[in-house]
Amino acid sequence: MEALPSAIFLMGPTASGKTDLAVALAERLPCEIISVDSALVYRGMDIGTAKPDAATLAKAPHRLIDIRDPAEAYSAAEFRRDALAAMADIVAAGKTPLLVGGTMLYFKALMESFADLPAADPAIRARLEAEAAELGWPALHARLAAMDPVAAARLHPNHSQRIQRALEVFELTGQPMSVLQAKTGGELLSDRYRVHAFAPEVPRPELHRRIEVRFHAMLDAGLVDEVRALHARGDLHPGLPSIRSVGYRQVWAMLDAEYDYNTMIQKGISATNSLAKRQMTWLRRWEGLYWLGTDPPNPVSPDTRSGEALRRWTDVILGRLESA
RNA sequence: GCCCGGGUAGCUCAGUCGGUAGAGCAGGGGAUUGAAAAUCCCCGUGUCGGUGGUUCGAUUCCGCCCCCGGGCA
Repeated sequence: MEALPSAIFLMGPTASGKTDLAVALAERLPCEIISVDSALVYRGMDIGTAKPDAATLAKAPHRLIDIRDPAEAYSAAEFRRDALAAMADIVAAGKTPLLVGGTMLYFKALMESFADLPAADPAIRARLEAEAAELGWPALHARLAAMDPVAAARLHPNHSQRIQRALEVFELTGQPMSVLQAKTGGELLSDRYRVHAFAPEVPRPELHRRIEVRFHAMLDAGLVDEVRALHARGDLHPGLPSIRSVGYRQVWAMLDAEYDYNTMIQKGISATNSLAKRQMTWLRRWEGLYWLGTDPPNPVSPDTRSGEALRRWTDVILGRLESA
C-alpha cells in the first residue's frame, strides 16, 4: 500500500500574509502553488486583488491566476475541476501541491465535491432577478416553497442568491435541488491526498490595521486607474462577480459618482474588514486546521513579512509535514 | 462681550408634550453546494456636555458654567 501524496493548504483571511508565506515555503520545499482565490482568477485585476507581482510569480509560479476575463464568471465547481487537474499534474512531476488562498468555499468544494447540479444559466438568472425587483425575494421564496419545500425551509425569505439558485436548478432539471443534493457522489479529497491545513493567525485589531494600510497602498499604486480602465471598456457592470469584488465595487461606485473619494476609501476598508470577518468564520470551525503562531510558543509577530517570522512559520510547517 | 443654533452609541443624527432613549453607518457573532472578495441572518446601557434648582421623578423645564458652529460688535 503506497502512501498518499501530501497536499498543503495555506488558508487565511485577506492581508494575513499568506502569499509571502507560500513563497517562502516554496523556496524550501519542492512544491508548486495553486491559488485558491475567486478574485485572482481575473486578468487585469492586479492591484486591488493584491495579486503577486511579476517578479514573485517568476520565482514562485501560481496556478489558477489570470484564467478569466472580468466579463466572465468562474465558480466553485470549476475551481474543483481545475484544482484537481493541477494537483494531479504537480504530483506527477514529483512535487507537492501547495494550495494558497482565502476563498474558503473553494477549499470546501475541493475537500468534499459537489452534488451533480447544472451550471448557472445567465438567462434564467436575469429573468429571476427582474421578477425579484418587481415582486421582492420573499415572493420568490414562496414560489420555491411550492416546488422544493425542503430547500425553501433552509433559506431565509431574503436570501436572494440562494433562492435564485434553487429556482434555477428546478427550472433546469424539473427536480428539487434538495433532492439532487441528497444524492451524494464524488469522492473526498482525503481519499487521494494527505491534506495538511495551516492558517497564519493574526489578531483582529492588527488585521484591521494592515487592511487599512494596504488599501491606501493600493490607491498609491494606482487602483483607481486600474478600475477606470475596466470601467472604460463599456461591457462590464457592477452585476458581475469581478466588479463586485472588494475594492473594485467601491471604486466603481465612485466613478459612477455615487459617492466621493473619501467615502470610497472608508467603504473600501470596511468591506475588506467584513471580508476578513467572514473568512475567519470559516476558519474557526475548519476541522484539523493548524494555526501558525499560536503553538509552539511563538509570540505572533505583527509583522509576518519579516524574514524571521516567515522562517519560523515555514519551520513549523516543514516540521509537521515530516512528523505526519 | 452680546444674540442665535448645537453638544444624545466609535461616527452622523432622531427622539422623549417630564416616567432614564433608537436609526443609519462602523464594529461583533453566525450561515455558507456552480456569483463566495458573493449573498443572507442575528447583536444597540449610552455619566443623553457639567452643575444647581423645580418636581414623587429631569436627558427633557429653569438658572449658571464649559465646548463647537454662525451672526452682531
